[in-house]
Amino acid sequence: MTFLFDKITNNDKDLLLKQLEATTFTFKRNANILTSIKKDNIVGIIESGRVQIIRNDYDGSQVIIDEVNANDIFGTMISSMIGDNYDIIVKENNTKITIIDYSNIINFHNTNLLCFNQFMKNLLMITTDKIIEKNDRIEVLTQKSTRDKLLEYFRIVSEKKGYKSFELPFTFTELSEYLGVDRSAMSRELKYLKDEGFIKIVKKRVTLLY
Amino acid sequence: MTFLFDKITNNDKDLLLKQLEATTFTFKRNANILTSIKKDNIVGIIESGRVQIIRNDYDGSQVIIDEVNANDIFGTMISSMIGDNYDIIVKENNTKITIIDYSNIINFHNTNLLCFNQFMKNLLMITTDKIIEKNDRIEVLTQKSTRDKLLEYFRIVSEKKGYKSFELPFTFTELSEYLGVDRSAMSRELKYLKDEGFIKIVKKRVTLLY
DNA sequence: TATTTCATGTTGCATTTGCAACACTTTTGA
DNA sequence: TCAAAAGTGTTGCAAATGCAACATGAAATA
Repeated sequence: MTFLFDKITNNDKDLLLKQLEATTFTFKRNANILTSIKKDNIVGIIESGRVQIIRNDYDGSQVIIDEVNANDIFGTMISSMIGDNYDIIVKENNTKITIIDYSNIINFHNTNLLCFNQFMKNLLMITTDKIIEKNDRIEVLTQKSTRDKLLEYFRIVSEKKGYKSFELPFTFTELSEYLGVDRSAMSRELKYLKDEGFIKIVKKRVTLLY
Repeated sequence: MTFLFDKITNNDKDLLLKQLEATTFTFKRNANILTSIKKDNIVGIIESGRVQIIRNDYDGSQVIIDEVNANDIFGTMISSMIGDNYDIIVKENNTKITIIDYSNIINFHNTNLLCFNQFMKNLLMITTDKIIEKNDRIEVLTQKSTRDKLLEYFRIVSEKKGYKSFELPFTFTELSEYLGVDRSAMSRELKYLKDEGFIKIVKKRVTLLY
């Protein structure tokens, strides 16, 4: 995975962050970042901890749009958080986040600071990775049955890890939201898959038996 | 919408394209770009015409991952076309496409060509727009019923256009693929929506009546 | 540590959905 | 211009799914 400051010295990083007017905040679990920060178009760098991008549906239900861990970034512009039906929720205590105003990046104009070029390349690569993740999810979501959604998701995770056995990065409730299916229906389908000998599940560890 | 060469003079554009070793091709309808171009990680700029990014499923079915029109770009890296189950299909005759090797962008190192900075900003903004599109689709796909998928999709298009009435950018067959539902089931649901007075459809023009 | 909140597994039931098959229309390309 | 290919609308039916409700287990927090 690309880190935003790959191939940039600490010195250059500090200079760049200063010029981009970046500020670092520390949040508690369950904090809502967007209500704390009064800017509408930001890039956030998770120094430590974890956050989730949540969309609030009309009917009150919630969908996890994205999950972001330490060293990864999130951005209002890369999660289409137009309007105010989105929340960025901190999932762990002492989550440290550095926040940059997106327009400061787009309007940046110091031709002396050569590392900006590298910064932009890194940002592009990270954004590209996000798209790949989203395409993966679309691939899963376009499967017609819950069974196929599960198997397609397992296939992608398994391929990424390189093993037939892997830990789910979600709770099962979150997994059902990721797949866009009813949790209890998913639970039922998982049981069928186990009974039919396709998979084995122990806690959050899934093993593909085919 | 951002164009890749916004705020870049024609002169600079030509210089940049030359340094990035870009080449322009003309394709016929139904041409498969990836089998014509022998590179695995590219950025394509549609000068004129239209292409579709298609994923071929195991069972032989096809899913439209992305649709790209003139002045827009596509990239193997922004569509997660790993492996060979993806195709980029030209949809119109005389589609002109300029192709840049992605690694030439990432490894670009001419500090004299200042417009590269602007190029990167534009590329970032376009990539960002792609993410927004994908999030929109995820928003639609995570709706549980076909009805809700349709209504959510119509809502997004209508909001984007600013009118309750709009032309579908798809055939109905393609729309069903975009929504990840069976075409005939979608057709049935559309009939119900019409019968219940929620929408009106004439050819490809949809009008929301609420 | 206690208690409250959240996650999980299960099941019955009504409804929705995918699938297959068919006729018909429109578009495409030779 | 005309035949072939692709898109559309419809319907019956079996199977899948969402929903509600509940019991139980695990985790968070005061």
